[in-house]
Amino acid sequence: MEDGTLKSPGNICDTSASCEVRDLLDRIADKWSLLVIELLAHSTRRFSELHREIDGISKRMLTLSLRQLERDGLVRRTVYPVVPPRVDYELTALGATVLETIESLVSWTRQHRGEVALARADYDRRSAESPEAALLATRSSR
Amino acid sequence: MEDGTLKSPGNICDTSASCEVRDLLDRIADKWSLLVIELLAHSTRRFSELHREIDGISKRMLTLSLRQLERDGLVRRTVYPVVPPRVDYELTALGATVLETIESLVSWTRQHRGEVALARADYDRRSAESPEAALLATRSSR
DNA sequence: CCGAATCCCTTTAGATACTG
DNA sequence: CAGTATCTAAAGGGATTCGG
Repeated sequence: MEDGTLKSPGNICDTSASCEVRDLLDRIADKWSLLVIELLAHSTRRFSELHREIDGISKRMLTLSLRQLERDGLVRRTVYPVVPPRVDYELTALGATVLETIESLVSWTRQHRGEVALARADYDRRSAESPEAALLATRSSR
Repeated sequence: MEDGTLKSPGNICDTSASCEVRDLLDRIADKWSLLVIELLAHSTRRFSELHREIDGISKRMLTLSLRQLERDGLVRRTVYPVVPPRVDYELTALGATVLETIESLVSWTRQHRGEVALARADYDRRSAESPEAALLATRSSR
C-alpha cells in the first residue's frame, strides 16, 4: 500500500506552528481538493459521480484526494456493502466551514479570469516583442 | 531555457469555460502562490526578503511562482538597474482583490488546524487498530 | 459493475552550482 | 542580489488488474 505520509524531505519545521499551517494549506489548496469540496457542497456524491463531474481527474487521484479529505475530517465516507458496491461521500460539519472560503476563491476565479487572460496576453506579447526592453522599461537607479 | 507553458497533456478542454477556471484556480491555489500573495499584502518585498520569509521555498520555485503571478497580472515586478541588483515585487490592483479571499483561506487553516489534527489522529488510530472494522462499522445494505 | 491497488512512464519540484 | 542551468528525486497520471 502506498503510504499516506506527506512529509516532504525539505519540510524542516523550525517554527512548528507555521509549518503545520503550511502543511494543511497545501492539502486544502490542492489541485483537486478544492473541486471535490465544491462538488460536495450541495449534496452527497458517489465516487463515480465525482469521477464523472471532475473533468480530467483520474480514479487514482480522486481516491487519494478523498482519502486525505476523509483523514482530515472534512469528508465522510460511507460504504454500503451491497452489490453493486456503493460508496457515498459528503462534507462533514468541519468540511462545511471550509466550503465558504473555498467558494469565494472559486467565484473570484470566475469573475476575474477575463482580466487575467488579458494580463497574460499582454505579458506574452511584451516578452515576445522585446525580450530585453523589459529591463530598459524599468525605472533607473536610485 | 525552461519553457513557461503550463498545459498538462491530460488537460482536455471540452467545455472551454470550466477549463479556464480550473486552469486559473490551479495557479492561484498553488502551494507557494498563496503565501507569496499573503506576504505582499502589506508591503513591497524584494526577492531575497520573500526567499527568507517563505520558509522552505527554493529560489527556483520562488522565481517561477513570481513569474506566473506577474504574467497573470497579480504582481508587479520592478527592476532597478543598480549594483547590487534590486528587484521589488508588489501586488497589483487585481492582486489586491484576490488577497481577501486568500486571507480567509489562510485564517481558516490557522483556526481549524487543531480539529484537523484530531481528525487525523482519529483516522490513523482507527485504521491501525481495525483495518477491516471500517467496513463493518458502516451501515448495512439499502 | 464500483472502487482500490499496482505497474510504469511523464511531469514537476528540490538541491546545488554557477553567472551578470 | 537576483536569478539561471543542470541533475536527481518525487509526485502525478494512464492503463490494467484485482476484489467484493
